[in-house]
Amino acid sequence: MAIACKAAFTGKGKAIAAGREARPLPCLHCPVKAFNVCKPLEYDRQKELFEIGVQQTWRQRQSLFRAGDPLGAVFKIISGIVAVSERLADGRRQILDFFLPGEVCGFLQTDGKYSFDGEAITDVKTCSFDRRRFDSFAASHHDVAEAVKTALEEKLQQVSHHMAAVGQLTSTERVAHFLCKLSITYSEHEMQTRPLLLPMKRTDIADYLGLRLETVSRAFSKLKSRGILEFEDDEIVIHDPTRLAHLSGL
Amino acid sequence: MAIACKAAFTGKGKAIAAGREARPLPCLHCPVKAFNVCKPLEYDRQKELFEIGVQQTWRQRQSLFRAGDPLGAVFKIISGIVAVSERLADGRRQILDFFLPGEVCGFLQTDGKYSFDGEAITDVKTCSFDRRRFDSFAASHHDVAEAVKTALEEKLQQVSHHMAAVGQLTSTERVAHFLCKLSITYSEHEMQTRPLLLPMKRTDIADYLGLRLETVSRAFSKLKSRGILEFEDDEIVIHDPTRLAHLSGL
DNA sequence: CGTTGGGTTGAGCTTGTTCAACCACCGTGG
DNA sequence: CCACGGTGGTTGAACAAGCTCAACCCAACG
Repeated sequence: MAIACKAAFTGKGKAIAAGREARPLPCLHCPVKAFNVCKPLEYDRQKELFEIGVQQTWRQRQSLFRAGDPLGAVFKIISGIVAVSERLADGRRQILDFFLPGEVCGFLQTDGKYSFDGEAITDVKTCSFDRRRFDSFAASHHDVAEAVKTALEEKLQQVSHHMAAVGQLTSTERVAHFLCKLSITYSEHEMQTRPLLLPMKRTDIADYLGLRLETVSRAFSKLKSRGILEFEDDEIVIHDPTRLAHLSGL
Repeated sequence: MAIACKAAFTGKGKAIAAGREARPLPCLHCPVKAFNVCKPLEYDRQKELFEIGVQQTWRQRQSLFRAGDPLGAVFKIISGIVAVSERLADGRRQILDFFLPGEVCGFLQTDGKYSFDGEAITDVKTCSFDRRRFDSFAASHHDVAEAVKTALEEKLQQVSHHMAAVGQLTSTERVAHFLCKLSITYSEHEMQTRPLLLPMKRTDIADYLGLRLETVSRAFSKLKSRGILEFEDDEIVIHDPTRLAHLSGL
């Protein structure tokens, strides 16, 4: 499973069915989640849902949607990671959330336009839904509507917690916090956590944490020098999860 | 109307009906909003809703709910302001949002407990709902469920924008941004904006913006010295809204 | 009239930013 | 095959933004 998940990230490798059937559905390669992280839908309902969407692929750094663009699809991620961000006029960028396989992004709108930017951090596969059809599907299926609502609540909560981190923690605490959270999120998505895959670049992490990439790099070095973690290519081995968690103010 | 709203904040003064009838409903004193900021419910539905709640009053600095407490009511604010915040183990506090009259707070949960702290910034009146009854009311009334969903989306969006501010703006920009947003929010709630009432203390603003109260104070002084704004008791006169907006990165 | 709470301001310090150099890796084209 | 440039990452030195600590002011209140 862990290997399958790494494949889902990089976009390479063969898809593996994780459901109750041999024949995989578009979004069942890796974590089987309904809308976002929570409340998995029944397999059959999930199947119905995918039948109203189309599959799309995106290259790393490609934009799925831009803030201000007239509304298009909502995207359920099959593999890869999408960063949803807000960009200021002068170019400063705040990444609000990383969306993992199984989650849906691109649903927030302000009078008919996308509210935020969505960019592929890795190569990405999506199941893309016409917004109207998605909404009416949700409206006519109570369990889907429920899943959507729960997902919204979860997201609101996640973003809130993240804001506390950005607003209150020091740079090293923020990086530690980021790694802890990432590890937790991975395990919720039934993905490998040891070693921990770090698919995003330093810039992305910095823009997510409200820091400069140099500061993030220094924080990593500091954690490394304290023997808390170690690097292996684009993966991280966390030697001392307890100390890491303690550092992150949790 | 403006005066009525100021009364709604301070908790003093007489309630004024703003609806289609003379006899005011609990939450109709000031801004007539359904769940949060958006999608006002029809008057009759609103009335039904209030009949399943009870009215409560809270003194300034009193806690409505605490993170980790077993779940109790959800609170629709009639008058006053509630700050919802997250507190770290060492006492650091991040205020996530200020809830104004008409909005509902205390709905986010993590396995049966409140997720965040809710504290009365001013004296507060609420219409408090038993969570189960509120949910089942929403479940059986499609318009209410719709309002709840829209409100969740709006909140998610608000918090996201705020995170971009906290993560990317400088101290002065943050304070300017805060004032701009506050002014906009007030006008959405049909409350007076000139002069702008500032019911929260410097500490609260600081904890909201991820700054120290001294830094907030200095930012105010800087804006004042540049002739952009001026103080009058606990109110602010904004002389140059354009420059303020420009400073806030909007 | 002293106390308390909220706000402002100053001086020095800490943290994180800026700017720059440098390295490792990788794919490309001569 | 190697030279080359481009990307992503690390590290250092100087600087600036914001924090800490402290003094001080003012209004409200017992």
